[in-house]
Amino acid sequence: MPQTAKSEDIMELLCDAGLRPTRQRLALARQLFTGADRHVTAEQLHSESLSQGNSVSLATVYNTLHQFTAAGLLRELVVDAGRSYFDTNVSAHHHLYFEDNGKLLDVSGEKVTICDLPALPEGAEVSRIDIIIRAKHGKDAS
Amino acid sequence: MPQTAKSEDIMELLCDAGLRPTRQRLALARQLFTGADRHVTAEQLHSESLSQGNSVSLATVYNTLHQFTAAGLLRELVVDAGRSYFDTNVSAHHHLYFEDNGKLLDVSGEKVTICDLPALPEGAEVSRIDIIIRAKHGKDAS
DNA sequence: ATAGCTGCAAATGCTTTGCAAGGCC
DNA sequence: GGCCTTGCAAAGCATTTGCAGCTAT
Repeated sequence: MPQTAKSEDIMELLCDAGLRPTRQRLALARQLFTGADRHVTAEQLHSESLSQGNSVSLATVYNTLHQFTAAGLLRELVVDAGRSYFDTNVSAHHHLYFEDNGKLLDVSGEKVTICDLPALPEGAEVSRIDIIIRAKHGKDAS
Repeated sequence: MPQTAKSEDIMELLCDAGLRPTRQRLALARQLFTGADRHVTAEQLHSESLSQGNSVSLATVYNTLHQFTAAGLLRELVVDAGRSYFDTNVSAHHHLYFEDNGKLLDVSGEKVTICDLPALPEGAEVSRIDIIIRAKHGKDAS
């Protein structure tokens, strides 16, 4: 469900999250939350910003992504050691990851069943379940 | 199923993998494949080696872990951006990860069912499915 | 006015690499 | 002996941090 690109909505999004609607945050939020769901790295978002004429520093992109994540607007996603993706789809779902080109696709959350968990230590609770289906475009299917 | 610690078995393990049984590789393999299954980082394995009197350089530990992984003796495991774990359990199974202390537990592979995958592009094939159940020792269960 | 943001550049942490010396067959 | 390994230190990346200046309320 793509969100609209209306400035007031973006503005509201930030205010509701307790974040000041600064120029940089507005621009980044607009990039992230306009149109279809996205999976981006900090670097991607940064260069995209620059090429759209929004000058932001890479450090600010990192800060902003983490602030958005803390506010529940984004989900951080680890598929590869040494590279973080941020997912604009915050609902329960999983991922299909193509190892050869780094592309990510969403998999709806209902298609997976966890039947039985090992007993958790008392007081412990599951905070989240991440499922990553790794695939190859196998022209060399071994 | 813990492997035995017998030197000849470790030796065979390496030879079968096409790796020369050097002092460093034998020592690291013995640490990894003796006793119960383990989840280690390069850093952990390195300091463990040193404290056992096996001098190995960190670079060699990294190289060796990757060689073992390529040979199918280990599985690389991504739970946290910027830190790789290596799992001595290579069979189909998943993981329970405690976010507060970094501990990992195995979850047997049969307890999870994937009901339906999105259509893969033709020629593509699933290489592996990783499931990480993230938990907290919630004294502050929100 | 003031508390919060931003940008830069330097620092950090994990991992990889280049190259000379050493070890295994 | 020859080729594979090792070790060290330096390089490489992605990410974080410190601090001076700027901005939204």
